[in-house]
Amino acid sequence: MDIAKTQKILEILSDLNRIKIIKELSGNKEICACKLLKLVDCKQATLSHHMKLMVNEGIVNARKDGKWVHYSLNKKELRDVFKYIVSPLAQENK
Amino acid sequence: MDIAKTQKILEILSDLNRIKIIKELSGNKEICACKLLKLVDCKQATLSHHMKLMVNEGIVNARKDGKWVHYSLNKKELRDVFKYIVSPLAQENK
DNA sequence: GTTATATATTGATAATTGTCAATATGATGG
DNA sequence: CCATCATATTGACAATTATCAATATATAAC
Repeated sequence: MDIAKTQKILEILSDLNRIKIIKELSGNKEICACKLLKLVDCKQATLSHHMKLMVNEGIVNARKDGKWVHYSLNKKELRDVFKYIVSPLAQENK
Repeated sequence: MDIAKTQKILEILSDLNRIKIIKELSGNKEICACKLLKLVDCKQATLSHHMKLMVNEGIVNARKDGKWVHYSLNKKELRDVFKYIVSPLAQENK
């Protein structure tokens, strides 16, 4: 995990709708786009855009199943980013 | 830590120069603006702008000392954000 | 084939943001 | 006071981005 990759991922995480999606996907289950659409405050075209960004960056996986697309989290990728930032924040000044 | 606060902080962390600064400040020492300026790829006015954003959001502390301003990290605030995102990412699909 | 449904793409727009030059503020030392 | 140095503020601009309406694609059901 380098700083450039970290920056791109944090940029993706800096949007309210995308944070909602990430948190929903944290539950270990796959969720299809139509369900995410109900969670989020935007139109279908916008959701599709958000999902594409996240998939392209590798933090979300997409599995197509007929008409549906099921999304899941790439937890490793997310944990790696956070380690990159947080690990040096060891003990000390709580 | 709520989702709105998380979003604001992640937005601040989504910039390359600000990430560099955060990582530099991770070393537990205070660093003054003039040293940070050498680290970062921008002009003085821009650095000042970045620092203000981070101080206002509460992830960086500023201590004025004569002409200088010494910055330090608010580690707790940062850890809290990351917990908010990462904690639900427990075990499972590594 | 036709229709309905799920998702993606395109093109446009409004809002946001990082950046800088110029200037201001404020502190220090002569 | 005056000059110098460190940092902040202001105003402007270019680039990016979230958003949507409209349309396209693809799959399934009939």
